[in-house]
Amino acid sequence: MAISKRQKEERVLRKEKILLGALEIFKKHGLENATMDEIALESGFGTATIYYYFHSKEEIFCAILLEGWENLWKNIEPIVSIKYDSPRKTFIDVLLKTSEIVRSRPGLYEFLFNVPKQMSFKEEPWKKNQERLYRTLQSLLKESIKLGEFPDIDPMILFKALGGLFMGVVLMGNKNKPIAKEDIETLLNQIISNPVAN
Amino acid sequence: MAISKRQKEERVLRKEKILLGALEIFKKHGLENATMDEIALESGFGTATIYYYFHSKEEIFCAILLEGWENLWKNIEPIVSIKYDSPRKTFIDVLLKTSEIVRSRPGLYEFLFNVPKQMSFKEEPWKKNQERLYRTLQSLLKESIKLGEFPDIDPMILFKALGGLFMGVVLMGNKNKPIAKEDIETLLNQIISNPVAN
DNA sequence: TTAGTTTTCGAATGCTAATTCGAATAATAA
DNA sequence: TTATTATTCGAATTAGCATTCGAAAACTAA
Repeated sequence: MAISKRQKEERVLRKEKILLGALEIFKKHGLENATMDEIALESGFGTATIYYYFHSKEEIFCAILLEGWENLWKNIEPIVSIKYDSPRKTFIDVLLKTSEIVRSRPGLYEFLFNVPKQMSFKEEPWKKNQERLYRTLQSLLKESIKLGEFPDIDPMILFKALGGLFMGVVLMGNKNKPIAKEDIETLLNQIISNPVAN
Repeated sequence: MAISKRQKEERVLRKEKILLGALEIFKKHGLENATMDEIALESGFGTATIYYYFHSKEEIFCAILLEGWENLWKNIEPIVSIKYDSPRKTFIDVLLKTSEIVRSRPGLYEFLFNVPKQMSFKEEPWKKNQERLYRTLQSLLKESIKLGEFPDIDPMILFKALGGLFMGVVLMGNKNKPIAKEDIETLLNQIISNPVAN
């Protein structure tokens, strides 16, 4: 017979539980050094059971990335679609929203943003959302510069720079005290949101 | 008999050749996915020969890191030891010098700066130089802030932010056109070297 | 030339961990 | 209850690779 609704839901729940456990292990050991045994133990299933829900370790990894980028984009999209008068304002709003999302899921985005480039598998679907976000930010930046709201630097360079800046601010090591929202706003305001008048 | 000078030199040369080949492979595949066979092939030796010169893959990896950080510190040290009137100037000089070094060894520092934290082995000697550099920058920053040369933000946060900024600017993907020194200076000047007067 | 030493490397060896097997066990529907 | 299907998992199986072996080649010094 067809699988009942409850069954379907439970399956989803179990998959999520596995993903959660896997994230812990991946954060601790990275993709290569995380073992399926560890993931199984952490998430409370037998090793083989993991394979009942996912085809491979890589699939688990990609599922985590996909969910994360999707969630991020889902939250950013509405901000972008509203047309403000100033692309700079939109840009800043996106960054602030992003930092909010990042802080709402401690550990996840530190991980996402640091996935090394080499391991990028072929054309995984999670890249779609990542690229969408990047493209959006880049075009906002480009417009902003055109309007003189940001210093007139090659947009790509500025993009990288601000990206780096943002990472630095938001993704502090877990060691130190968590950053308050105000810290981020202060920094953004002081350093990037005010066009430098030389 | 004792080993001749030439022999010693050749050994050093061969080790360097291996390190060079290994870096290529590490850049392409990362530590875990790089195989000794690949490294051997790339550097032009037989697999077992690699072990004549190094004890393990990890040792090769660490040797690359060590050399890189040593080289960087060797170049930075003199700048730091000169006492300028302004710590901010010193700070900027250090960044500029660093970007020069980085660009002088394409590929190496992109790699060094992105070595994931997890894989940090116990207390490897390369960390000494890394920490030395970080500590130096941090204290320069602290002094600068005290003098009002940088916005008054928690120095640690500002440090992370500037670190991220720097990475973003200097370590562009190899895809795009290389950044000219002027680009970096422009950016540094516009964004970080002028204290924001609100 | 020769005895010793250094260097080289292809072919084992052995270990680790991903993945698969096959047999339970639980849940569902009739 | 019983047949069917869904789920679970410990125990193989297997593949990939780091590392070691052991023998050869090249070099050195006498």
